[in-house]
Amino acid sequence: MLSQIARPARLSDEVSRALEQRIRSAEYRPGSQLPTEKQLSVAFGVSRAVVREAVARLKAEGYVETRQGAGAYVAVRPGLSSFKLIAGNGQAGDDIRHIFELRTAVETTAAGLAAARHTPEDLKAMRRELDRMSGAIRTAADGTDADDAFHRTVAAASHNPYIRRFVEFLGHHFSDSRRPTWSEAGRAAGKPHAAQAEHERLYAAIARGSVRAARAAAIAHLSNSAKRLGIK
Amino acid sequence: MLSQIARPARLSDEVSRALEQRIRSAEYRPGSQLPTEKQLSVAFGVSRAVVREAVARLKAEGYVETRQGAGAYVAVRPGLSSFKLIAGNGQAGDDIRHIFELRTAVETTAAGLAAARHTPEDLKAMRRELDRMSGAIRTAADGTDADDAFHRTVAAASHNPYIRRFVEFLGHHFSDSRRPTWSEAGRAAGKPHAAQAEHERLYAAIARGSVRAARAAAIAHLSNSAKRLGIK
DNA sequence: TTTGTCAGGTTGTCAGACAAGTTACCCACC
DNA sequence: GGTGGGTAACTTGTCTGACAACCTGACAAA
Repeated sequence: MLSQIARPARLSDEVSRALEQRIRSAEYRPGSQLPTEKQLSVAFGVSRAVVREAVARLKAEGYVETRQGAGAYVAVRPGLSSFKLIAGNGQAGDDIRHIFELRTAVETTAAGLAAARHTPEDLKAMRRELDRMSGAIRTAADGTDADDAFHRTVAAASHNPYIRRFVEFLGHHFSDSRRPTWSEAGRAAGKPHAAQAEHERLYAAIARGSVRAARAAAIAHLSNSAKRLGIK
Repeated sequence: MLSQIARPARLSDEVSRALEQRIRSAEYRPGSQLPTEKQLSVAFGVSRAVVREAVARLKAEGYVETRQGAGAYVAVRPGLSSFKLIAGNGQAGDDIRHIFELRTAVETTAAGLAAARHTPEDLKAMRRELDRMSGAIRTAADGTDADDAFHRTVAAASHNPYIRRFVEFLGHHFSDSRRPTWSEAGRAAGKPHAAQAEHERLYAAIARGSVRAARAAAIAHLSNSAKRLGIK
């Protein structure tokens, strides 16, 4: 197995990264004007087209605003138009645990709201994913997808689009973390079974409309998931 | 007061919006190849430079990936590299209430963690913002900034960078919503006083390290805030 | 079957030009 | 002296054409 060879980054990527860092380090202050495209292209030794693409990227991420004829300005609140998990400075150590805390906060609320607001269709969707997981357990297959989908259906049953979308957003960063439960070693340790039992408890609490029980089941499941992953 | 003049959007904005919509509507499937830059420039009737900027924007937002020589491809999980509050399709009605639910979920957890993990410096920072708000109340000034900052210091005291950043992220979308409390009408109704009392209770609970009380105080404050804003 | 070569297509970068819009200064005018 | 308008310089937005770097598929040679 050879390690990936480092492909030289695109020029516009490097320029945008350099600019973003200068903005984050407050070398370019919020509200102040950036150097002109011509100045930047000379300073970085690249063409104006490259600078323009880099700036376009920063515009998309909310770091920069441009006004034709006037110039490019650092946004008043740089980078707060969108939320990213990876802030570029993270070290792996506490990271997962911290993300798990955030995830627990939102999914617990989602479970409680689901208990209060679920429709028959929501329950049917959850049931479907539970059955898919049971099938995966019986056939010793990978239930990661169904696991993922179950959490999404719970979030959808909260009938709060922001919570649903945020759970989905976090979930996509967790697919890898979920796999150990469904791996061969995980199956040998009976992890899928344990997870499934917790899922069933959560489902039952939501189905009977108990907000308190649903929240408790969600907390229990997430904290046990963390343990199964070796966190904490 | 004149209404805003509709400024014609930049071409690259329109192109990127059109492409983004085609990706979201699954007209361009995840993993499939986009038309070439030349084809797009002909189809939209713009130059290739414009298309390139539009694509650069979509790359930054995680909708598209490009490989030199091969082409541009729709990302496997389009648009999930970052979380945005405004999904483009939102209607105002339930919106605020839903965002408040998400905010309550996270800030309640933040308050609980702050009670468990706060340092003396954290408490000092909270105290400082509380005093600033008291001053604003005495002088009938605007305490929005201090209000905002207090919530941020609580989030910081959770010592969870993701929660802190997410609270900040949500907070910036709330500055406007906080103003009614500190407006003239709000002052006349005694709203700042009520909010301040809730802040003090939250601070006291965190200071004495009671997770349960801190969570309860956070829930009470946020639900009362919602009432003061006329939500629910 | 495998390997080397090549041609065509695609993105990445460059250079120069003009259009559209902003800013600051100067100067005539009141 | 203050005001207003005009103008010139500058900046971003867009266009065009060209070449480099790279990928893919097809084909010929071993």
